[in-house]
Amino acid sequence: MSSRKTDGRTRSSTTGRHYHHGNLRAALIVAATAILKKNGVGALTLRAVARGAGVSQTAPYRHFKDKSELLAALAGEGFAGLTAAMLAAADGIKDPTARLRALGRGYVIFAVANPAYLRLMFGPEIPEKSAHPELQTKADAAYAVLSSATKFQYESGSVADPDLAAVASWSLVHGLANLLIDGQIKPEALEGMDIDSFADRVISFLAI
Amino acid sequence: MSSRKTDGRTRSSTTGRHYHHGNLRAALIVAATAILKKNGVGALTLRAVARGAGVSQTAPYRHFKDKSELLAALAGEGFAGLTAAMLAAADGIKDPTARLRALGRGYVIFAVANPAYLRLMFGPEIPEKSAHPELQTKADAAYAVLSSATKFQYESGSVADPDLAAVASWSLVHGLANLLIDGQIKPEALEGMDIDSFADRVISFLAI
DNA sequence: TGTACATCAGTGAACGCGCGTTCACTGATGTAC
DNA sequence: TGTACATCAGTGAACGCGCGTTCACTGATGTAC
Repeated sequence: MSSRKTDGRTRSSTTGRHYHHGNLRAALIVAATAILKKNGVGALTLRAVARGAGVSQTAPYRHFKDKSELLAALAGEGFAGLTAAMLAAADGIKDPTARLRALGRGYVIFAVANPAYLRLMFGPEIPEKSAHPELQTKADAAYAVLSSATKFQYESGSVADPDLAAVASWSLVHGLANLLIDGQIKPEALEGMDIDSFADRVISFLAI
Repeated sequence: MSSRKTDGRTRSSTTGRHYHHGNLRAALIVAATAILKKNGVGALTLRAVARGAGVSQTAPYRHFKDKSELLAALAGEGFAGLTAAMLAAADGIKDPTARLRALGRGYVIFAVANPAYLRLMFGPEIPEKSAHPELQTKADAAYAVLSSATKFQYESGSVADPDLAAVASWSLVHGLANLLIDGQIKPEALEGMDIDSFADRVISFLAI
């Protein structure tokens, strides 16, 4: 709890401080994540986040200009998590097409585990990603995971148009993910499979 | 404007009456659609709908039990529109695979023309479709358009598992539609194509 | 080391707002006799 | 045909609520001398 003056100067403006709370910014993100998971994006109010962090409702304004800035930070976390989930699912898989399929599986798994995150990341709550450079960067990074995989396919000769392949793959897994989290795919369609296996079947059916 | 007593008895409880307004229920749906198109699902409040129909804010309660019932009716209109758009795009196309692709094109075209509708139809505003039987019926009807097309493919021997084909096709067009309306697909990716052509390219790339 | 001062993360009260919904009502329309 | 009555779609005021945000403030922490 002592002053950490030594590294204070080298930290970016987005990292926490240690005056009163310790690191309220991070605590607010944690609280917001909990609300998002538990009650969905509709319950995500600045006041509820402050409450969740055990702090007055005006405290968040020390760390976020307004609500949209907090939402953007949160969505950024979401894209980072999506990227991580894809990479984890494809870990060690070298064959280009098998890798792309594994990334897709990771995409669906993340979505099903974090439905409210997906809605926030892609929904209308954040009308313009470009207004939040860090968010845009993280979103681009997630897409780059997919598009670099189709580029591998292209280089190995298994695909003619890597950009088109990336958009098509993304559409497929994004659609499957959304239909699952919106409850559109009837449970019996899964025929007892877990999400992982079901996603694999759907992806394998269409993927080249 | 005179009393239309003659057909009054044969109309279902969901059709309008003719006492004061003429047909306020229909007018409310129209007003709600306008708000949805113009300002999105977040602006869709019961009071705004009443305002749009030029009626007091309590008048809608004569026609809808509560807000969720109006949303369900509206989403039902959306699914009917989606069904119509798919059928229109595939009109006259007999070859099973060509037909499925055309249906998919229709799906994407509807979504891009009615983004807020799609969000309402699939979003969290209506947590349980099954709580609104008419809505469920219309949603099922839209899906049946796709699944009957893959059944045709199956019968013509071009596909081995029609149910899986339906889910996969749905995922593909649903994902593409959502990415487009959420602004995730960069304009330059379209390479000057209109939505119709672009959707066709993406669908053709993956569809069997 | 001690003291005066500056900084700034948090507080608590208050603002104006729009929401969904309830309530008692009004008055036009429909109907029985 | 005329009249008394029943029905019911719409009104207008009001409710309690939670929201994002502003404001003047407090008090802990950091810093210059």
